[in-house]
Amino acid sequence: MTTQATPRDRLLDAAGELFYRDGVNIGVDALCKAAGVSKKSMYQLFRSKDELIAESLASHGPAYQRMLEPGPEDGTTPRERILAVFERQEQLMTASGFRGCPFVSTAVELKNPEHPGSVVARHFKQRLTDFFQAELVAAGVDDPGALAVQLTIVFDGTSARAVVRAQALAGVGVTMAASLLDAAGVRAEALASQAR
Amino acid sequence: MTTQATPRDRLLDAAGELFYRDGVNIGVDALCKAAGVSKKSMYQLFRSKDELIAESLASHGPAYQRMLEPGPEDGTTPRERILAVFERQEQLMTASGFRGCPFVSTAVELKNPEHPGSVVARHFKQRLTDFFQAELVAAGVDDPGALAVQLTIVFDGTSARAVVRAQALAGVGVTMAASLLDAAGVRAEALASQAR
DNA sequence: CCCACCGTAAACCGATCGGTTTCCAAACTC
DNA sequence: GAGTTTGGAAACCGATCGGTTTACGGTGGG
Repeated sequence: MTTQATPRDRLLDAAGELFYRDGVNIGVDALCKAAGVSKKSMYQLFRSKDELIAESLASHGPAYQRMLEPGPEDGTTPRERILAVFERQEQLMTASGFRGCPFVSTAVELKNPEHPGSVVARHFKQRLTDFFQAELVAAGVDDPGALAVQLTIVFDGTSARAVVRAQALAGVGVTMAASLLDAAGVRAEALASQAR
Repeated sequence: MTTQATPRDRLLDAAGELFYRDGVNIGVDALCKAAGVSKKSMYQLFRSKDELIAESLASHGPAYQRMLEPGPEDGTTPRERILAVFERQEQLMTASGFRGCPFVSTAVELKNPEHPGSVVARHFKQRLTDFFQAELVAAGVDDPGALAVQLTIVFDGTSARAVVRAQALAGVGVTMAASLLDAAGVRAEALASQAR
């Protein structure tokens, strides 16, 4: 009763942390030791290390999204909700142990775009773009798809810079996103119904 | 006489290619085999694999810069010269085997920002920002430093997106860079002396 | 009480890791 | 042509890789 976490959960948790902190080349032995699970159990829960990479990324994806994207209650306007993503990103970058967006990092490390982990990464990156696009549609901008892609690019570029420089970048992401929204006419006040 | 390339050059070349294509976790044996150099020779030319990573990155850095940045003769205006970087980036992304900016990829893979390879990566990323900044100073914009950082972020964000999606992104980088330059008043015609 | 099951620890597998050493043939010097 | 230096091929080192198997201490139901 005291331990509700299944071996599977413990493995996914440890994998999410160690793959992110040390890269996907961390050994299976170290992973299992950190999870407190035997290799035998691991290999009857997951077909291979590659599958564990993909599944751990997929299992942590929603939590990572929730950490970035405001819920339906947060933020009154699309602009605020979009900018909230970049504000939360700055908090993450400030935290020690920041190693960039886990999806981008994993895709970079895996190299092979057909690796199951790369497919998962692609999926969740698309979901961030989808979030931007949905908000932009609500804001009534002209080309929500293109602007959503641009916001995603700002997001990942900011993250990449923080990784290379090994430090957060005060306000740059928020500033750039705000500029993009300004240029598209997405004001703080919710006058979303002009482009019709 | 027929072979001018020294073992050191061959090692740096093979390292640059294999580290980029397969990641820094490629084995030393494979590297030496590709370079046609014995491990013994390699280890008396480089103290360790880590040093080879850093030195190969440093040795290929200038060529990578030259591939992106126009020479003094190319482009008449700062705007054209800056946009040329993003146009050349698109060509690189279109080419098969594109794995993102080698500096960002290496920094992501190494994780440790104090790794000699990470230091080199940081240095060359700064040089791209410096190039942008120098052009923006010539264009007479208000805050060339901030805008140079923003252009670098667009550059790396575009690259990251191409890696995750495993395909180039037609015109997005150039479009975003052009928008940033537009907003800063950097026109195609070289009327650079207005902000004084 | 016995048996069947579960999952852990650990041995084991061949391969590869980063790095060192031995051996030897070719290319130098004198 | 003898002696020295060079560098490649390959053995070797202990450690670790991804993955499998064995052995054993529970823990359940009959």
